[in-house]
Order: sequence, then C-alpha cells, then structure tokens
Amino acid sequence: MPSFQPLPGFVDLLPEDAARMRHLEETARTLFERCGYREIRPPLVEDAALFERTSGATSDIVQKQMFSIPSRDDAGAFVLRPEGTPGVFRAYLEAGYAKTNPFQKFFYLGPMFRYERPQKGRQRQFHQIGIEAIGSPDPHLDAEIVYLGYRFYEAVGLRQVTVLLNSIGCAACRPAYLQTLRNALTASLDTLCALCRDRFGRNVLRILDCKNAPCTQAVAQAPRIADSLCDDCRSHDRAFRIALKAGLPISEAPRLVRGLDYYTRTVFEYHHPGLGARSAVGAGGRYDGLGERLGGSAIPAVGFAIGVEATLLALEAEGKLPEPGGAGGIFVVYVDRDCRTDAYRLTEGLRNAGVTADLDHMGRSLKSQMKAADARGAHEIWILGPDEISAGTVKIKRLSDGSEKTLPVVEAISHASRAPADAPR
RNA sequence: GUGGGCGUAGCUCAGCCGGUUAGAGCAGCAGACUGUGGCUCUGCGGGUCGGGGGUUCGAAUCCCCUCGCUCACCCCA
Repeated sequence: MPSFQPLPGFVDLLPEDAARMRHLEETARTLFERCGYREIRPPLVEDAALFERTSGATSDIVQKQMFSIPSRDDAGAFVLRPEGTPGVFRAYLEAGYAKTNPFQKFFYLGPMFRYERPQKGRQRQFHQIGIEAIGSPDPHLDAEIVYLGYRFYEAVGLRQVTVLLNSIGCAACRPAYLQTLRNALTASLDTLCALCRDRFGRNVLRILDCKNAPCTQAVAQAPRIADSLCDDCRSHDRAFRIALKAGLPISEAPRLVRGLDYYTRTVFEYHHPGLGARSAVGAGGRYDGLGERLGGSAIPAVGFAIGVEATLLALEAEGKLPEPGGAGGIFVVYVDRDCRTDAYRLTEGLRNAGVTADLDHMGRSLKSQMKAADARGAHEIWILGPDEISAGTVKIKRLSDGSEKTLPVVEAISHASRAPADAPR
C-alpha cells in the first residue's frame, strides 16, 4: 500500500479518465460557443462572504460544505469555490459589463469543492460545466438554456434524460406563498421530520423537497406554488413554456425547489434513471435576485450547471461511455540496440514534420516493441535495422492489414506529413 | 454527523470450521517464431495476506484495537 493516497473525496484522473472528461468538456465547448456563450474562468478561490451572500447563509453549502482556507493576515476566510455561479456573476460585475454591455453569455468548466462525505458520484472535488446568461429577463432565454442543457446530454449520447420544470416565483409573490405554505403545514407540524420542523421557520420552501414520508404526505395536501404566482411570474412562465422546444421530455415538478437561495421563477433539473435516488445530472434556473444580493442593482440572469461525474455515471448506465481511442500515429521500432539512436532521430524527424510518433524507451526486444505499438493503437510501425540504416530507408508496416513496404527515409517522412497516419481512427 | 460492507500480487478475486512452500485469471516481461503486432501455448518476475496487539505448538484464517476504502442515510450540482 503506497504511503500517499489522494485525500478522501479526491481522485486521480488517469489518462483514460481525463480523456472521457475532456470529451464532455469539448462537446460542451463546441455546443455552447455555437450558441454565443463565451468561456470565462473566474478564480477557484474566492472570499467566503461571496458564497454566504449569494447562496444563502442557511444553505447547506454555506453551513457545512465549504472548504475554507485561512488567510495569512487574518483578513477573513477564503474558500475553494463550491459552485460556479457566484464567481461568474462577481466577475461580470467586476468587469463593468453591467454598465458597458449588460447582456453577456458565459460558460465555465472546472473543479468545484464541497466538504461532503464521499460516496458514489459524489466527491469533494467534482467537476461542473455551466452556463450563465446575465442581463436579460427574456423568457426565451430560459427556454434557450433549458434546451441547450438537454442538447448537451443528447450530444454526449444520453437518451434517457428528462427535464423537471417548476416556477418558484419572485420576491413579489413568494413571501405570500411561503405564508400560505406555513399556514397549510401548521396543522401537521408535529408529524414532520426534525429537519423540516427546523426548516419551517428558516426555509419552508425546502420542505417541499423532503423525501421523508411524513413530510411528503403533509406537502401533498399543501397548495402549489404555481397557484400563487404573481401576474408577472405567471406570464413569464407561460411565455417560457411556449418558447420551449416541443419534443423535450418534460415533467412538471410542482414541488421542485432549489438548494440555493438566489433562484427565482424558472427552476429545472435534468434527471437520469440510471443513477438511483440521486438522479440529477444537472440543474439550474433563473436567478434574478443575485445582483441585489451582491450589493448591486437587480440584474436578471439564468443558467445551469452540469455535473460531470454524474453525467459520466449516466453514460455508463446507458452503456455509452466512450472508450478512449489509441494514440494512433507511428511507432518507430529498432531491430537491435545499435539502432536506437537512429530510431530516436527518425522519431524526432517525424515529430518535427508534425506527425504523431513515438518509440520504445525500455530497451525491449523487437517483438515487445511491436506489441507495444499495437497496444497503444499506432497505425504504422516504422522498422529500422542495420539494413535500412545502411540503405537510408525505413520499412513501414501498416498495422491494419500487416502490409509492408520499404521507402527512403526522406520520402517516407514527407509522405507521412502529407497524409498523416495519425488521422483519427 | 449516522449506519452497513470490504481490506490477500499492478487489477479482479479465490483461499478463511487454525496446520507444511498463499493461489487463479488479467496485466507485465521473456521464449516458441534467432528482423515482425493481434490469436495460441510455455515459462518467469511480482505478496510486510492494511497496521498493531492478543489467543495458540502453529494465525491470511479466531479475538480486540486501529487505519483505510466503499456504499447508503443526511444533503446536494
């Protein structure tokens, strides 16, 4: 057993894992850029207060899930970002977009950190890919984003994703609903789980989300938030649904709420049946309240985040995990050790000509070199032995059909650089 | 924070009613095929049996402690 392992909840992404993750990231990048979203990279470390102000001091993220870093001069706590939205929004404000060019579409990707007990699909360092459209209240934007998220899952190969939708109102109508909800739940307050009894005063809305039987029962009787929406929220929701592309596998989720405080109106989650109880592969919503929480003016915005690890699990469940392809390219093989330097020079010549090329560095037998070439998925083996070296040639073997030919080295290199053998597949 | 499961080779695991040299498959290396991959066969290397203590003539096996991993609950993208 090695002396050092990754810390609990942290994992080494080996090349095969990194390739899978990169595949998702590149799919997202292509898709999002096509829709006008530009990549933004806020820092991984922010002032703890940023998340306390935005996510809500009562949210679990803030209460117990943040990784804090003591600052040297005791100026306050720093934290590893537990989610992407606040940092993106802070960057938007900091850059002055609100004044110069208020409507901006961003995407971001990278690691997030939460101090949770690790389990399947949940790590302390996990990865998200998210988008944020800041500056517009347009319900068509909600539709664009919900659809875009779905398109991402579709593009990576998932076929069983469903979209859960709800509206949770705004600062104008939600307080009245919260009161209605409290009134409705008062009678059954004693039957609620301990956590929900606590939530009753602190964050009633979250009771809707509770999975404990007594709470779901109590909640089933309670009035729906959809019936308490103000006119503005109602018309926003209506326009959003009209705009939303038909054919999306949508489920109404009248009790869907979010764990973070800044959401308003549209909320949604993407679910996958292959993940069990914790079936979300991504989620998001509108957060018109975030700008004010950061001390600015009200700036409407909407976005979502994709859980990368959850998405990979879903792909695995559908049997669609992409198998990382071989390195391709050319593997240069030396017949005996005296040819190693020539083989090395030939390899460098190929690389300098823009061709993917490699060779053995373990002093292995010819046969083993051939095996290694095959194992790594090379397309051609270039064999260099005393005969070839004295003739200034190289023997080229195609792995696909085993055919061989001998060419002068110079000619072979220029041919390879024109018609690269490392073309995909 | 709470509960369950599991720690034996690089990986997946067998062995565990105590008993000689701790095994298999895969992977690795080498050979059969003396300058040729995939398939096959043969051989080789590789183990503080997570760690510590205890019981015993004898512990991978039984007991205690400890560390680690994992799954679930909680909560959550």
